[in-house]
Amino acid sequence: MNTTSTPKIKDVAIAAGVSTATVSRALSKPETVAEETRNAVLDAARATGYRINHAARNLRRQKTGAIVVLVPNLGNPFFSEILAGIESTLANSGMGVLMVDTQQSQGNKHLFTDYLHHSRADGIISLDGSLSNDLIDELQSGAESQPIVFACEWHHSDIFPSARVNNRRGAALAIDHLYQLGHRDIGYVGGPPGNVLTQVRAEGAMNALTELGCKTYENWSFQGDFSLQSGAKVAQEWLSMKTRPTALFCANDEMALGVISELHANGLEVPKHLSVIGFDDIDVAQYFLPPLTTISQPRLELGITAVNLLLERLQNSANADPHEHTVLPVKLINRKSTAALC
Amino acid sequence: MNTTSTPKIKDVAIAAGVSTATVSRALSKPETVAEETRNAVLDAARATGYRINHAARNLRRQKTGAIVVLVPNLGNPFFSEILAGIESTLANSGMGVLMVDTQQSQGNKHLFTDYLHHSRADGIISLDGSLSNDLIDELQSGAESQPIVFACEWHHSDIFPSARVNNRRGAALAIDHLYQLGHRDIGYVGGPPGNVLTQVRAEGAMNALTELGCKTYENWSFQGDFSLQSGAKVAQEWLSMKTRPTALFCANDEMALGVISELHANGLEVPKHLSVIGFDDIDVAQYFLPPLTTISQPRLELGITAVNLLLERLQNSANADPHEHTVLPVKLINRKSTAALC
DNA sequence: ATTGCCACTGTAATCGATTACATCTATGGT
DNA sequence: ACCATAGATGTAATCGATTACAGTGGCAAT
Repeated sequence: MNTTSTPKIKDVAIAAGVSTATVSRALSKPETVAEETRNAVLDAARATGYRINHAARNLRRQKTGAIVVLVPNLGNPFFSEILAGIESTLANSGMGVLMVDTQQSQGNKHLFTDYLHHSRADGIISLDGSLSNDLIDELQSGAESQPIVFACEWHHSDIFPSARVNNRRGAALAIDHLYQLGHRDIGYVGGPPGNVLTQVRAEGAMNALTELGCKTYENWSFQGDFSLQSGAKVAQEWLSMKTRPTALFCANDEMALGVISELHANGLEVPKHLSVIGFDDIDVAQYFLPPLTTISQPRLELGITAVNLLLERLQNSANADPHEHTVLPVKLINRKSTAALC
Repeated sequence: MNTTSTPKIKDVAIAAGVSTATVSRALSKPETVAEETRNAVLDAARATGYRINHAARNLRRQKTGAIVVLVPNLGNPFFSEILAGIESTLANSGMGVLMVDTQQSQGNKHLFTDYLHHSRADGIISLDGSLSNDLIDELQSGAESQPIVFACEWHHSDIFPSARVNNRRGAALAIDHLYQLGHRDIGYVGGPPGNVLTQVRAEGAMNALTELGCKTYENWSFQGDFSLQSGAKVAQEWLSMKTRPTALFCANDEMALGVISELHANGLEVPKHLSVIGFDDIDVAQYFLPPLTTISQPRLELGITAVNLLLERLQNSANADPHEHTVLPVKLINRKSTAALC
């Protein structure tokens, strides 16, 4: 035994009086070695303080035991909770989670694609639906091809498995809720125009509106970027309009909070002067003043489901449905930021 | 060239008409090969679509090109922004970020220590000061020893380098602010009792209070857990007291928001009936109603600094000061949740 | 011409674990 | 008694890149 460096499999083999092959087997396929031998190996491993060298194992096994998670914006609390679901599930199966903030990395394209390459990770979970087509092509094409699943968002082409929520239904729920309260003039606040969620939630909202016979005006569709700040900007726009919607459906909670905050700063109150409903049900929503009415989605489950989809696909790469979408339910949380029109 | 599998360094060597050694050198130490050769190799690498195999490199070089970040709670927006700073800095130096949620993992001790072991990562950044002593011992002791730096929080023993903020000063700033507004009866809301930040901010606050000649009562020191919910619980306690403080200094923003929210739900207003000041300046603080007065700390910089401390220590493991602490400044952000006593 | 040095490139050992294949032993069937 | 078979273990090739060491050729100094 060598005290200056970490023990290797050979040291364990010597200590246990067996070959390295046996040690390896005892450790990773216990059922294939005799019980007596197995115990001797296990004892020796404990005694020497042996820890596996992942680089060596990975090289030999041709896999990494880690997956990368693409996050559009790490600072956003919405994502970090999905991340928590992903991390805990993956940790349970002994896998590592490599994080990449796609906003930061887009500039550094070279490094970025490097991450996604085989030898860094066995697969990808993307919370970002706006990956460039180049990148998607690369991930699909022959040698570079990698298992990838989306969570929450999904790629425009929608050719990859994903865990998501019924966004159209969520939007319809929101609109219905406002309609029931008597609102007929309802605006929509979206995120970046390219974003799938912006689009799908807009569609859901517009469908519901036309079904209910409400008019929709082009300039009642506001454009934000999912940030608090952009919500505040939307509020400014709203304030400067002559004919205004009496209610606003925001594509996420943060923008909704931004709207409410800015309105308040200008002497108006929610829901008295404007009803506001959000989407996501982030933690702070229920503690905000007024508590935010919103559409909740099960963030933890989204993360967990995405991991399971990916693991499934890693195990039997052959017979996995390539277009599997798991759609989780959505729920209206009725709080105090919406009220009957008077 | 083999179309069915990813190209290896040998394929590039053949394509460029040189040896694998030269390819390796051209790629990782360009200055050591002749320009002509280098270009040939680079072209060949491009042509074959070569990507390095990290497992092989890691095995040979005996390092992993990744570091692990220990996060107490991924769901907490405060941490995720520090994480963003860490990720972007590390990505720039081509390193990967392995994330571990310590709350989830503590149960699974075995997996947990496995992560921290050499062959998974070259070093550790911990945002969690409450690592068990066992673990700390293990990380310090001979063969297992790993470079580790703390960010924000730090270990009780304080024997590792860290990037942090002047918490005592932050607390004093908060207390001074309340004092200036006329408050003499000031309470403190801390996080979990074992947490360093809870303790140091309490000390800072208590020192400031006694210096200013304010009385401190045991039961004016409330115990939360940094969550919104715990803030709401503290508000309940406050409501049920006969003699109450007129102002509350909360050890983080979320608890402050929880307090304000719960008070409001009970018909009381901040700052009219109680002044509340927080700590951290999370994004939502300035949009809350009322906008939260708080002590801001530079989260992104904390992350960046921690990475730099770690990288420094990875490069010259010998002559690095083992107890280096970088202390960043803190700032009072005066908004609307505190007001003069009337 | 000889020597020494420098710049460059190639050969082959190496990192540590896994696993295909070979070997050996014991067991049961005939 | 003999063979087939299964179970247990050992031997050695293997994963792919890096790098110590050993050339090789060219040029300048002597």
